[in-house]
Amino acid sequence: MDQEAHHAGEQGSLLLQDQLCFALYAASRSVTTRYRPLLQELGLTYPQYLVMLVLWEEGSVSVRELGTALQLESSTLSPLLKRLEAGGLIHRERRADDERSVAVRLTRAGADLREKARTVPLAIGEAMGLTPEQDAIAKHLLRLLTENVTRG
Amino acid sequence: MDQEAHHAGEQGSLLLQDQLCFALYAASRSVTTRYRPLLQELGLTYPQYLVMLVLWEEGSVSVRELGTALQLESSTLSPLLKRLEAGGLIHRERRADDERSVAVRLTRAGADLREKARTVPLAIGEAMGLTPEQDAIAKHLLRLLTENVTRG
DNA sequence: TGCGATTAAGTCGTGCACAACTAAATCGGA
DNA sequence: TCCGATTTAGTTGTGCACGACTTAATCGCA
Repeated sequence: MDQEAHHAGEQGSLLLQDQLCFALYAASRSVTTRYRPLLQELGLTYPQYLVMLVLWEEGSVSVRELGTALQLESSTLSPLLKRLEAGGLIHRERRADDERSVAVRLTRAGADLREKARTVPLAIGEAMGLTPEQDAIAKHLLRLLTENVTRG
Repeated sequence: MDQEAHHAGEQGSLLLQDQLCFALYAASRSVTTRYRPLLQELGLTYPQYLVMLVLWEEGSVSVRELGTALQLESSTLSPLLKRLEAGGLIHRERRADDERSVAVRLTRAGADLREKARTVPLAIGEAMGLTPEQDAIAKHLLRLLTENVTRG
């Protein structure tokens, strides 16, 4: 299919272009780069946008729940949330019933931002240029891969 | 197929779990996390490993060529290469015929590391747990997506 | 009921990743 | 041949991402 026929040794190949991991890494960065100008208009970075997606969906969640949903450590989320709070989009407070937990909730400005974000997923979907079938297959395989890699 | 049937609005959905971009982002991080302990034995990070793959394949390349192959900016590569050089795996020198370019080449230690790295791709491939067919489909879709997103 | 184990959030240090910029070398047309 | 435009690396500043660690609160069982 491609230029050469080294299919035989592809499994253990050290060639960059044979590596699924590199295709994955390059694709992920290309997508966040594509998001950047769109999200800049909302004053968000890509990981901040993901946090906002969870909050728009769930309303109020703990840092721990955010970490579970996004598969991110608290050491990544804490500074990120601090920046969102400084930007006036979220509010944080210790939970009364369990003071180890911190509840994260949207401010009015954070909730309002949802409307401006509505067009983003379609714009990105269009830029990715996959058919609905390809999109579904890709999601399926990526989730399967993540599941396997994380468990192993 | 999954729990709920919001397939109708999936294209423009703001739900985290509908987003291909999130599946991609999570998968990419899960893979590099899986690589970490393996590469730690070689004294490499994941992006450093990718640079070494190119050098093992090509022998000697300019910073620019590395950037093209890995789709990374010189502002990412320069500090990374400085660390690889400090670790004794590569050497850098200005090209005589074009002093704007810097040639990156392996040291003996860097070339020798290739043998220790041989088992890595298979171990990762196994952890990803995709069939050869699934692996090929995933690579195809990710390259297509990257192509589309980068061009657009 | 008290105290060791667990859990939650956060800090710190290292290393990407990229935009914006700088400096130096090379190119190419008037 | 000369000088403005382009090319190439590299620096700086910001923001992830994660491991290792700290602190404080809660849990659970002897």
